This record gives sequence, structure tokens and C-alpha cells, in this order.
Amino acid sequence: MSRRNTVQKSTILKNLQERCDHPSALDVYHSIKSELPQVSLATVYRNLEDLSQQGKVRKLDTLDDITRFDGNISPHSHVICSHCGAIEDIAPVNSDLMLKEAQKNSLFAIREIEFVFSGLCPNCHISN
Amino acid sequence: MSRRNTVQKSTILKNLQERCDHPSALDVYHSIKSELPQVSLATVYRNLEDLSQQGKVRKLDTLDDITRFDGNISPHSHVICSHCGAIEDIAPVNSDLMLKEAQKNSLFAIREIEFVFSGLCPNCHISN
DNA sequence: TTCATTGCAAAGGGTTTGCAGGGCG
DNA sequence: CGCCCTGCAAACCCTTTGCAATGAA
Repeated sequence: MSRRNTVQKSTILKNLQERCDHPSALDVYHSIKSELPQVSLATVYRNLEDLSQQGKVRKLDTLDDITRFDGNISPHSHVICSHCGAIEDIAPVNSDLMLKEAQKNSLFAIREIEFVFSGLCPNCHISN
Repeated sequence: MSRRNTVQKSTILKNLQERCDHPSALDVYHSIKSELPQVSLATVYRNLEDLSQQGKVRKLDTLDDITRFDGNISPHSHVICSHCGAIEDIAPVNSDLMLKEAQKNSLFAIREIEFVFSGLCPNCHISN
């Protein structure tokens, strides 16, 4: 795990915290290019991995196979539009009951539940 | 979507239905190699995609970036060991309430929830 | 016979890694 | 001044695709 503060790392974190969407590594890369023209994609990947291991950003488990990141680390879930892939935040749901219920029937020591809600976003809902 | 029945397709489906784990395309490929020495990985991928679109197998959304498949299409969720990646079935949970709750706070027309439980499997639990 | 499906190999797309130079502590 | 981090390019890995041959209906 990296320890040093670099311009790259802080710029990436700041970028993620300032935006309200759920960008991929490539999105972040393009987004900080104007500020750091020399930055490389590899550095973005490395720092996003670091930051997520440090708990400073969240790594999202979306339904496509692209890893997305979230600068908002307060507890909340996500809804994904099954038509266009749009992702929105959703208020945190209380999962204690569900966790207990699941634990009853499993030998695993269950620690957490990740909810991935899916449906149609307003735009796709209208046009379908 | 494919229509013809081929030895490859039925062998792949049979393999998936006979096993109790959650194999990747490559796992299935290796597993049917003895029965169909000439089969290619591409065919396995194509047929798994077909079968999942036909609803005959389930495509799993695991936490690693490998797509896994499940020959058991009855409703149930999965627990993933955060240490070794082992996957086990878990009894289906009633999500109606949670769906309604989530819908209250979202403009999306929410259609379904995917639960991904994670924790430690018995083996990793003991040795940690 | 027709044309969907196959096997093969090459391409694709996201992510990771080796390396030498650069810069944080 | 040591060595972590960067940029670059190449490597990786899973998955998809183009194409000619094959085989199901």
C-alpha cells in the first residue's frame, strides 16, 4: 500500500469527491487530464486501488464488467438502469434483519450484504 | 439467439446442471474436454451466453471480475468468501419489502434486487 | 440444401506490470 | 539520498469476433 502523498493521488481523490457520478478509471483519467496533462492511466488505476484499500473511495460492483468508483463513502446503495447503465445513489437500507435471516442458513460468517438494485431510469422508462 | 440443438450446447447445459459449484466459462470448458476433446473455448462462451439468455442457466455477478454460471435457476442468493472467493448458495430472501422501501426514494422504476452476501467461509473463518 | 453453429486464431477492452527516470520524505 | 511513485509501453486475462468448414433441420 502506498504511503506517499503525490499530486496525482490527491488530484484523483479530489476529482472523485467533487463529482456526483460513478466514474470508471478511464473517466477519472480523462477528467484530470486538463489538470495533469502528463498523468498516465496506470497511475490512475494504481491510486484508485490504493484509495479504495484505504477506504477513502468505494469500488463499485456494477452489472457491466467495468469497475466504477464512488467518492461518497457514506453508507448507501445503488440502482442501475438495466437499459442504459445509468447509476444513481439510493438511500441506505437497513440490512440487519436480512443479515440475521441469511446467517441462519449458512455456514459462512456473513459480514455484509451488497445490494444491487436494478430497473429503468426515468429516461429509459419514458421511452419504453 | 440460437435455435439449433448441438452436442456442444447440450453437453454444456448438462455439465452445468450436474455440478453444484459456480464455474467460470473456462472451468466448464476444462470439465467437458474429456467428453468433447475438440470443443473450443469460444463455443463454451457462446453457448453459456445463449443459455443464460434463454433462462436455462444463471449468470452470476460475483465480486471478482470473472463471470460465473449457475445451473440452478431456482431463486436463491449467494455468499462469497471475502478471503478465498468460495461461493455458496443461500436460501432466497424475501425482497418485496426492501424493494418498496427503495422505490420510495428513487426515480428509477426498480425491477429487481441482487443481493451479494459476503463474509468468511468455514475454512477461512477457522484459520483467521 | 440452407444457414446457424463450430473451431481456430486473432482482435478487443479493461487492467496490471516491468522498467528506468523522477520526486517525496 | 533512498526508494516509492510515476509514465510509458508491453503484457495479461477474460471475452468476443471474423472466417471458412461443418452439420442440424
